[in-house]
Amino acid sequence: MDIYNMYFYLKQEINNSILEAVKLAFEKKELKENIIPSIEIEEPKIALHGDFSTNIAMVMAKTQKMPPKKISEIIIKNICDKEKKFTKIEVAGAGFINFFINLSFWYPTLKKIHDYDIKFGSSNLGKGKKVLVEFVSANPTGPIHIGHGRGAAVGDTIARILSFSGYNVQKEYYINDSGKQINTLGYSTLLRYRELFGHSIDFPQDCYPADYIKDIALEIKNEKGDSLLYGDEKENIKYCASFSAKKILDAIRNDLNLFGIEYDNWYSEQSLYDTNKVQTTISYFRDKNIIYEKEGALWFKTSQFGDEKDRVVVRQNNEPTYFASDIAYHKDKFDRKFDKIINVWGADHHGYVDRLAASIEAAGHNKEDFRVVLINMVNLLRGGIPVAMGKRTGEFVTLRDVMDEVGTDAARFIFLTRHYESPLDFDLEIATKKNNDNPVFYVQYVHARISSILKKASEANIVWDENRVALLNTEEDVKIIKLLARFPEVVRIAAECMEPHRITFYLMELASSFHNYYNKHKVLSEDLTLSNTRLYLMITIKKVIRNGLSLLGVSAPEKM
RNA sequence: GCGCCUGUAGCUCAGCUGGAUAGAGCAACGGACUUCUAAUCCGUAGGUCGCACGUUCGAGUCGUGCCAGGCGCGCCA
Repeated sequence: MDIYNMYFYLKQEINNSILEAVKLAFEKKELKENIIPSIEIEEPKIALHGDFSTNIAMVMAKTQKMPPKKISEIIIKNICDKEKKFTKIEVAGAGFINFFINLSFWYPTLKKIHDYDIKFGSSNLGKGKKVLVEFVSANPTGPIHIGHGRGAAVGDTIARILSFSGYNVQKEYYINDSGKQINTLGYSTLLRYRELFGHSIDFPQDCYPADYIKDIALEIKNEKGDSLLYGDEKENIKYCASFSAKKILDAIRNDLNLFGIEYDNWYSEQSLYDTNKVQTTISYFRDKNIIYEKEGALWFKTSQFGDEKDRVVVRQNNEPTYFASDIAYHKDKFDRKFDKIINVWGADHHGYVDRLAASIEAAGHNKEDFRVVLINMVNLLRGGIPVAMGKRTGEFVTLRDVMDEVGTDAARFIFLTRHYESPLDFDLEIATKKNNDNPVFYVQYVHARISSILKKASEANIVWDENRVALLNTEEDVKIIKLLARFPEVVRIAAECMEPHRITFYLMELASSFHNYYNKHKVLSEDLTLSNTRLYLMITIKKVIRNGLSLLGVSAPEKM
């Protein structure tokens, strides 16, 4: 499956060894029944318990009517280890079998890291399946704020991880450029525009009050003079709406670019109407009796597909709801031949998931191929004190503000330090700190420190050597090599679960091991052979740190 | 009222499909720079995994019921 994943490989190998041992024991009548439960190969938390362990004996105890420890002993006796993979296999605790892997199976990882370089950790797990990741998709009615930033970081990183894992990934932004709010945007702008001509205006509560609307109004004034004071108001609102939306969307695109995000598609909601896809979709479901008429409105039978009740798609006044275009949009995603659809949403939209999933199932698609990742809220703090935010007043902290203050690396990294379902405290003060409080510096510092060693080595004409890896035999060496070997497995699990924070935590652990190593062992020393070999190790650490940071969209600096 | 999420050390959080003695960082205390970057490291201390039952060889993890906090329950988007 994977290009190179020693952990995954060894788990499979151990699994096979055990199955064969059980079979053998059964043939020798040492075990009663040839019933093999689904066994698990685990990685013990404590190094004392070996590299891998299995619980098979505990699971088999009942059917075998034998104490687990005895079963373990029988299995161990029958394990055949031609390749000398194991230095020790032992029974421990309640009946666990612990496997200790020969170091000679870990060392080749270093060469693989060198050879695969920027590809190390990648795999063909996804087998080229087409995946669409839609994220942010904020309404073009104002700049994106810090909450969108978290969704952006998570969505983009999921896309990167899946792409690295052999999926064919496209990133998409859905533009809500249709409907009531966009009209409200236009009206808000027109009011501000009139204000510029000294008209006294009565600014309604549901309009957007923020200053950027005034700026846009001024731009319109500069371009169109006073012409929008006259003529058909509806037309004028429409003009203002599309002008404003375009301006705001440009700003959003710009902010996201600064944040390290490039989309493959920007998909317009209005285009679904312009190309009749909404109408076609409605007729499609009407023909199938999934959309029906009641009380003058059109309803979708979402309740038949797991939603709590049916939902309106076309109102009594003939206006389609937001849901109508969303059904068409998601049908279109599958029509575009995507195998997997991933939506990254704010957790406040979770109530909407069931009905959309229902529409997807109704269209004949597998619910499993549709996944909504719900991102929890961000609490913005400064020195532990909440920063006041309120959409009503228009005073919310934008992503741009945060990037300007803490930088994109820190922002992206911090957004990825929590499971996305957990609320996140984002402290601006900590994000700019340059110590252990701030994990991004802690990890980047590894890259900088190693770069510095390499520079020094190069100046002293010390080169790396890959032929004496057995010299890397201290406790710290072994720990770090195993950790490096784990990287592909971490990526695999992160891809399977779509959980970017696993990469983040892995990097912090690797960084910690490195800093520990650095303080304990001198890389460049009197012992030239050892220096050459340790240099080799340093290069591999540097590459893995870089690959990991790159998955997060965070830079790996040569010096800090 | 119903649904979803969260609850783990003083604080902020990890803990993949149930596994052995529940882990980090910060804060506290005590140490380490004539040394490849001290933006670092080492050590000490710190726990009723919200509560209670249940499932089983075994539960932070699964189930049920409570408690607390957040969010959502429109012919809004």
